[in-house]
Amino acid sequence: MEEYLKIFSALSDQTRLRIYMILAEGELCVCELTCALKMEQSRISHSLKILREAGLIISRKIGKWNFYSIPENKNRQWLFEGIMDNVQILQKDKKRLQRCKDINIREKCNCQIC
Amino acid sequence: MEEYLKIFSALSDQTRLRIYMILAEGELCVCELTCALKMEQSRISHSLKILREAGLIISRKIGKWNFYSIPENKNRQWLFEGIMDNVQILQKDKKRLQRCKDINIREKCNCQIC
DNA sequence: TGATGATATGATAATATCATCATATATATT
DNA sequence: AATATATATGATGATATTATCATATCATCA
Repeated sequence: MEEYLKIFSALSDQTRLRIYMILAEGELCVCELTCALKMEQSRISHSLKILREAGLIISRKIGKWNFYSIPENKNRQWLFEGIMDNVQILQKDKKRLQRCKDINIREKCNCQIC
Repeated sequence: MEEYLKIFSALSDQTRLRIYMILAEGELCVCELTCALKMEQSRISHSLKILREAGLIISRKIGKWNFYSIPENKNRQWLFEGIMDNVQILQKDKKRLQRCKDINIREKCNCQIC
């Protein structure tokens, strides 16, 4: 039961639900998340930890970056059905993410668009 | 977004998740829930309110009983896949519920098996 | 090796949540 | 009308959560 409580608990916070939903777009590093969601880095990191402990996301380290993603086999499709398309703030996150990618923020993390 | 946060938040508590899962067995009144889950009545009532406000359950009043159930059109099947069968405490709740039904607790709510 | 960049973690105050107790409401029964 | 039954609600203390600030870690690069 603890497993499911952790999943629901992890998703019951706006910060973490936004992170989870934006990760549905694909693997991202912390600086991209920080930029896309326009939030403090430590807030993102703390939230990522809780999502990871709930088993909702996984991470891998490459060089100085930590990349986070939703594991293939646990991509709970039902979570995304309907949610993403109907929530305005998620659309905004998505647009900011596109800008992050456009300027290749991954290579120069101290971007000015954040 | 608030809608989804409320849903996840409502299910992130053991008491409420147990109530929601046992309601998957069918419509129940408060005294049956109190008995099946072996909990204080006010705790059940408070929890039911939160589940209802999240839109996860509905209620209808018949005589002095309030019956709660999961609305047909919102029976989120994904929530039940896997959860019920794997969680021991839910199995226990289910068994107690069966006993409640056996003694027809609905008709004489001050039962002694609780 | 010292500096910088990317991320994680610890501490803390403000706020939210939970279980319980006491009480209220609303219906049924006598 | 008084009582009993079924359920809901308000108040409260204990505990948990959240955002933020400060600092630590770890890899890269000059």
